[in-house]
Amino acid sequence: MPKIGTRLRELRRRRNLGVREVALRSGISHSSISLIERDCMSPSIDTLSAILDALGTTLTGFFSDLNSTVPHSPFYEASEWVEIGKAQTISYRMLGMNYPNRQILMLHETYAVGADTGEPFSHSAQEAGTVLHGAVEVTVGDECRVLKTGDGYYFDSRMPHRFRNVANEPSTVLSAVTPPTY
Amino acid sequence: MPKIGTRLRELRRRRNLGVREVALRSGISHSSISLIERDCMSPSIDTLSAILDALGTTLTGFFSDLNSTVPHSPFYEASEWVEIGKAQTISYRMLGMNYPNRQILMLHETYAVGADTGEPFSHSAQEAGTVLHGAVEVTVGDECRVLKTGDGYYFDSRMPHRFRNVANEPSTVLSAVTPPTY
DNA sequence: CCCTCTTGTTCAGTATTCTAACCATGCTTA
DNA sequence: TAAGCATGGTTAGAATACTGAACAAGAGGG
Repeated sequence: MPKIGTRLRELRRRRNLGVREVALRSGISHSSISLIERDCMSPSIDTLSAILDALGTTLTGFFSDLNSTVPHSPFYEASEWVEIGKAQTISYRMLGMNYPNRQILMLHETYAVGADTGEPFSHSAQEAGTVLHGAVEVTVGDECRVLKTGDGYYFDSRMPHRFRNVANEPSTVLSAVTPPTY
Repeated sequence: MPKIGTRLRELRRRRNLGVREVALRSGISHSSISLIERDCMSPSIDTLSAILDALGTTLTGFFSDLNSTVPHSPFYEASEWVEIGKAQTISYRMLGMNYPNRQILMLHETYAVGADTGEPFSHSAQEAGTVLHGAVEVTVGDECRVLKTGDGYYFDSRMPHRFRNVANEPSTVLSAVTPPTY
C-alpha cells in the first residue's frame, strides 16, 4: 500500500509530460490521472496498466521498483508465524507477514502422515529448504529422493515439483521462496 | 493485461482455500473474489493488494511472476522506435514497445545542444549505455566524466545520475535499463 | 430421502472509480 | 493590461467495482 501516486508523478515528470499528454496516450481521462497521482483514488489494474503503458513501463517493472525503505523490526517470535494454507493434511506457516517489500517467502511446512502436495506444479521462482523432522520424498523434474532430518534442497521452481511425507509421523520442512510467489 | 484472475485462482487453490476463506482474511467480499478470478472485473490496486496479502504474496512478487510465454517477433524496424518523452530538448525513444513481459527498456536518446536531464534522480534498477554521436557529460554519484562516441557506462540506478550534452551539436545515446522502470 | 455443510455463482443495490466540462493559476506575447 | 495557452485541480454525473443475500450443485451422514 505504498504511495503509488507519488511514484507515478515522478515517472511522468521525468519524461516532461503533462497530465493531459499522458491522458491522451493512455486513453484515461486527465482528471483520473490527477486524482491517482495525488493518491485520492485507487486505480483498477486495467487503468494502471494503461497509464504505465503510456509511460513505457510495465506492471512488472513498476512493482519491482517498490523499494520502500520503511524501517521494520527484523525479529519475529515463534508465535508470529502465520498460517496461509488451510489447516488440513498440510500446514504452511509463513514468517514476517508484515515485513515491507518482502523478497523472500519463508515457510514452516507441516505434513501429516501420508500427506502429499499432489500433482507437480511449477511457478517462476527459486526455492530452497531443509527437513526439520521426519522424512519427505521430494520429486523435482524426473529426479526423486527421500530427504530426512538435516537434508536440504534447492531448485528453480519452474521445474515441476512435488512433496510427499513418507514417515509414519508428521514431517516438518522449512523452506524459502523468492520472489514470494508460491 | 494478462489473465490476473486465472493466476489468482491458482494461488488460492494451491493453498486449499475457499473463496469465502480468502474473503474473510482479506476483508474483500467473496463475490468480488469470484468475479475477479473469472476476469469479470478489474480490481483496484487496494483490493488486489488485500487479496494478495491474504495469500501471503505481494504486488511485487505477483507481478514479477508474469512470465507469459507469448511468442513475439524479435525484430523491430527503425521506424518502430516509440517516443516516450515529450519532443523538447531531449528525446527518448524506446524499442519493442509491444513486446510481452519486457525486462529491458532500450532507449535511443537525443540531446539538443546544451540539453541537461537536470538535477540528479535515482530509481532502483541497473543502467548501461553508449554514446553514438556527440559528447555527453555523465555524472554518477560524485564522479563526472565526458563520454564521446563509442564510450559507454554501466551503473546502479540507485546512484543519483545526470546527463548533459556538452557538444555544440545534438548528441545521441543508446541505453538499456532493467527492470524497465525509468 | 432429507438434512446440512461445503463449494462457487448470480444479482440487485451501494460505493467507488472514472469522465467531461469547468475553474484557477501562471507564463508568454502583444 | 489583456488575450492566449499552457499547467494541474475541482466537481456533477456516468460507468464500473464492490457488497450481501439468495441461489445452485455437490458431498457426506444419518
